[in-house]
Amino acid sequence: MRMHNPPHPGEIIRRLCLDPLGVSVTEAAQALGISRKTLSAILNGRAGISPEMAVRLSMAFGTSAESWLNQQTQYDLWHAEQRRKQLRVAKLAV
Amino acid sequence: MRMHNPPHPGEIIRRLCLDPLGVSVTEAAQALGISRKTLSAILNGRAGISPEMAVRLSMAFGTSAESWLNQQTQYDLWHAEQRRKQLRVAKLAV
DNA sequence: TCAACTGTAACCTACTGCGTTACGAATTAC
DNA sequence: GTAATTCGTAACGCAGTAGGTTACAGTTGA
Repeated sequence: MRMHNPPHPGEIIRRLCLDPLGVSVTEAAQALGISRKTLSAILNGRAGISPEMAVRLSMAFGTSAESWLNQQTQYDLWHAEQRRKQLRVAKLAV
Repeated sequence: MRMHNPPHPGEIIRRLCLDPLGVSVTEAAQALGISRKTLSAILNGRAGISPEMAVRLSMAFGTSAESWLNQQTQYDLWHAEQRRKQLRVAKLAV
């Protein structure tokens, strides 16, 4: 289990994509073909990256969709792991 | 992009976990602490593996939650990639 | 001052995860 | 043959999330 809370992928999008290109949230949303509200929610960690959104990001920024989706997976997993001890599950295998 | 449609994770659960251990769907669902219906839906590809479910699987079968979630991610991504051409997205970077 | 950008609230639709209950079909045990 | 078990799944409800539009308030820069 990872030690530290990983940043949500929206933070990465802003730091590694929007900021370096000097692109505004409004412009980026238009390019991605989504509403400004939806992008804002992602950037501020109030929404996750869906598989379709990962493909959109890869098209706009020339990255791999897989990397975006994996970041979301790692983020989601970390939070699920935080509740591991509250799950009552019986071991079926060694 | 992957060439062939990856199997849904439920198929893997059945082949690599349930079958080898000779565990019934009913028993496995009880061990996982979920309803038989929910496990059946996963096994037959009508539901995905949620982050919490990935942790449950790791607890019951002694595997890593990450591997289960990654399988789901790959599966979801493949289907999203199939619709890549239908997305109208403008390139923002080279 | 005015325009643009940003975050976000309100409201809507659609989908998904998960639960319970109940049914029919198939299998196994006696 | 009959009873019990297993399995898939339909029907229903609840909760959460992704996404859209519209609208408003705060900030910043020309």
